[in-house]
Amino acid sequence: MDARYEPKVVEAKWQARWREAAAFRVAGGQPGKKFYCLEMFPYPSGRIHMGHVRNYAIGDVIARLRRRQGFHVLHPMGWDAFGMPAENAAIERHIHPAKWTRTNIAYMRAQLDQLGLSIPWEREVATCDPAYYRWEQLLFTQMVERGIAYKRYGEVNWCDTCATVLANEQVEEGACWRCGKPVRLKPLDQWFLKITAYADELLAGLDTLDGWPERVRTMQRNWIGRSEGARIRFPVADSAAVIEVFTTRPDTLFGVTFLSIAPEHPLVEEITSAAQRPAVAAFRERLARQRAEARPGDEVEVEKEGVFTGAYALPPGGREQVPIFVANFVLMGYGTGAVMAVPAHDQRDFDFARKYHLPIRPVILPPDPDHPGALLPLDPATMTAAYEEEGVMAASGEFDNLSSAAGRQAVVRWLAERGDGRAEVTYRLRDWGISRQRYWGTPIPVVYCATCGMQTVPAAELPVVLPEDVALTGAGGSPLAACEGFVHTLCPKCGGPARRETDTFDTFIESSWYFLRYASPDPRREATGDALRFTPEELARGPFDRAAVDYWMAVDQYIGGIEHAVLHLLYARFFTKVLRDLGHLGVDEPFARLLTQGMVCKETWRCADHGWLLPEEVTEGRCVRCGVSAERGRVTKMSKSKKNVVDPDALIDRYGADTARLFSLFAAPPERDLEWNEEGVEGCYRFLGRVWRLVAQVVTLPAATADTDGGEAGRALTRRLHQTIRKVTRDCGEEFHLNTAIAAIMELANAAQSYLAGPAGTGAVARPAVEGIVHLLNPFAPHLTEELWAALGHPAPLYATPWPGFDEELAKEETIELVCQVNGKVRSRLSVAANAGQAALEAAALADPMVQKWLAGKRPRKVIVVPGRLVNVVV
RNA sequence: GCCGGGGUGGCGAAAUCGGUAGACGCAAGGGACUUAAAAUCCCUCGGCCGUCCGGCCAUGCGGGUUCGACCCCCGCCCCCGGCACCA
Repeated sequence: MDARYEPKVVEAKWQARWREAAAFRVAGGQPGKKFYCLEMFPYPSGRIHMGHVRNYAIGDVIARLRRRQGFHVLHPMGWDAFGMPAENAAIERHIHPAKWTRTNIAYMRAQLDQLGLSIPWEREVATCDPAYYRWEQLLFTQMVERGIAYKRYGEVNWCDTCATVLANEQVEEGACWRCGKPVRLKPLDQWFLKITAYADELLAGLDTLDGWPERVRTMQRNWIGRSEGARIRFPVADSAAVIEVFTTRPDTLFGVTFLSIAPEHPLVEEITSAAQRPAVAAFRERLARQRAEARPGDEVEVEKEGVFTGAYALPPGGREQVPIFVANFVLMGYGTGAVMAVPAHDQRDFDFARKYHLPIRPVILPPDPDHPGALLPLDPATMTAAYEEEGVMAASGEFDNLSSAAGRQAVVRWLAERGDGRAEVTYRLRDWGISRQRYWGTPIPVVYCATCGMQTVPAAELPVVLPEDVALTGAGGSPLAACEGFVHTLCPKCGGPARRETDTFDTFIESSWYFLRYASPDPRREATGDALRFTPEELARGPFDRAAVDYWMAVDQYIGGIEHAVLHLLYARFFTKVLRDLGHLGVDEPFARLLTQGMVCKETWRCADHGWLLPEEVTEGRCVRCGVSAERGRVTKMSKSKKNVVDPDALIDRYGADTARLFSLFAAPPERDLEWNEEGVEGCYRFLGRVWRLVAQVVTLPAATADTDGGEAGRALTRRLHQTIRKVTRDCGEEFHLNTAIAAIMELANAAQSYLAGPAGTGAVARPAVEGIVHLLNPFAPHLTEELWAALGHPAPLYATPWPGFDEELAKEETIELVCQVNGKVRSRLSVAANAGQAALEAAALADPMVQKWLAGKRPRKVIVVPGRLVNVVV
């Protein structure tokens, strides 16, 4: 073998071998254990970035390990290929989105191959293929039939920059998740998916997802925002109008002293008195103006304000009427857009009541902490804050003395009997708006006929293929609307002239089911033109081969960024449940375990005059252009704008993929942020070189001769080998402590190196140890280890060789270091036999001179013995 | 404000059914090899005191429980992320 480690040569060689051997091809349905390992598929932006490297390195280690542990492993890859950047490239550089996307995919696929990922490429998916989205269109028509997809006119989130609608999940702090520009509301006729129909199941399912990080589950719970309460009717005095409110605290009903309604509430016009009309109109106009001018990130903590409508509401139970206010803090988009105000028990209502001198009426009394069973009085005149906790009802007529919990039920029952209200559950979650006024996406398969109205495109006429010859100007509006040949069509029902829907799907739809397509590839995924029309057999079978999907699903390990905690991960869960209910698959949840990997970060440099600086623009802490000292910025996520990115191509060119993989797994645990630093990469490269030389040395040693155990040093190395196999196998098991697994392999390599440098080093012991290193390192550095495995004389490739086992007996320590404490402080350490009994440990510790010294003749009061660990003598 | 995660050497990090704090790596210092450099190899490396043996301090801060606390409990501070007038 070569004396020097040349990653370029080695990596090219093994990548070619794997390709020729179709090494990672996998069939479904075989007996035995299956493992579906999936990383979130990339958007084909042009080049991979370090975040991809880390994501796919983590997944590849898991896939390679599981494969060698005897699982049938599915570890596929594809492309989230529809989206805006392709369209923007078309507008700016006059490249067709399809061509731009295809070129990017080809380049990025080569990059992923260079990383040595163990991917069965024959299952590759590109969501912009009509063969992919034709099924999506068919599924959509099935959803329309079931009422899961529907069209509705209403206010939707609109991003001017992206010239399209956004779903609620895609608005972050009032700004577009993609471009960061402010989002405004715009009334439009749009398609929605009824995700709210699955709100309870999506919520309950979170409790079953033990393999998910708690924070992702919490984020989804918060997003769904389920709250139980009651809907209560408040008739308006001297009017036919009825204001309905939602409250989670029906037990405070008798403390209502006014109502607050949202400025946009549809009943505002109707109930406002003539005298108050100008004031209400002025208030609403001022608010509308303020909201239009508000920038994202503006302080939302505005003061509570309101205006009296001149109208009064009649609370249930014939109590005196209460005034109705229009208030700035009431949201039209939540509950009913109106709230019953209980200032004694809600801080917002309290603030409002104090400001406008409205009465405060305590109806829930707090328990007295000093006298169990007793209650504390609340005095409206002296209260400084609302009492929002639970307590005991008072001043509530027949409900007095009930606890809050019992009172809630009793009041709701009472309301329901009288027809004044009922129990209700509301959600923060809204239905998913899926229409997008963009070109590069899946056409929504619907036509509009003047005679027959809206029609979904029948299966026999699918797919509706995205036309290629469309002028992309960026002028706004759906580009497809300007494509006459596309728009004009015939009604599938009456055959008369009709117009096609010109919006396309939100691209989050494609990523909501791609993992199912991997599990059951479309046999005609290469087809084009008329060959794409559904055959009767295909329609009978449905989108998937049920056996294949049932075999592989659910994904055993999903890996990706935390940024999709609510977006993609919620949509995919929803889609899975819908497809299950449509009869296409049998699982309830798509992803059994989820690993959210941390970001790849790097230090930044900044010059007062020249802004962000590249590393090479800084020498000795100074900006190379102006010579003025540059400021070391924070360590932040790699981004082009901050000039702190590392290009994977350059990295691989210099160190090789194995080093790139190793460092991105070694520098931090997978779920935590990783700080990139060049010296650390060097360290990993040096380590791989050391392993190379270790093998080079071992292959020159005479083959194992006698059955020697190598004496003391040899047994120690063998012990370390078995301990390391045990540790690496465990660390890479369920929790994926890949960084400590690598550290353990490094320790074994250090031990092997020391052993070989020592006087007694023999091949008989060193060789198995070094082979062990090659074995254990294989998932992390697949190319290097294949080369070394071959050099060690093994003809069969390592990727197909079973993962090594370990011998508990050989892993056992002969002696341990016994820590001797006096009064809890370490005073001595002794080497004792590992199997020594408690009495022997105690005797050894007490006999130790240092222990004797610290005892200073005093009699031990107590001796604590922890077998295998320590003895603590207490005086 | 609420929820989640975190705070350990010069740096990235280890170690949590409570039992040797700092594995592994980086940086730094010293040495070997070399005409020299690179590469490689060896040694030192939390702070303070001490001649070695050793001692004291140290896991964000302050208390507590315990023979013993990075770990458990109580009260705080700071950082990161998510949500945020959700009735």
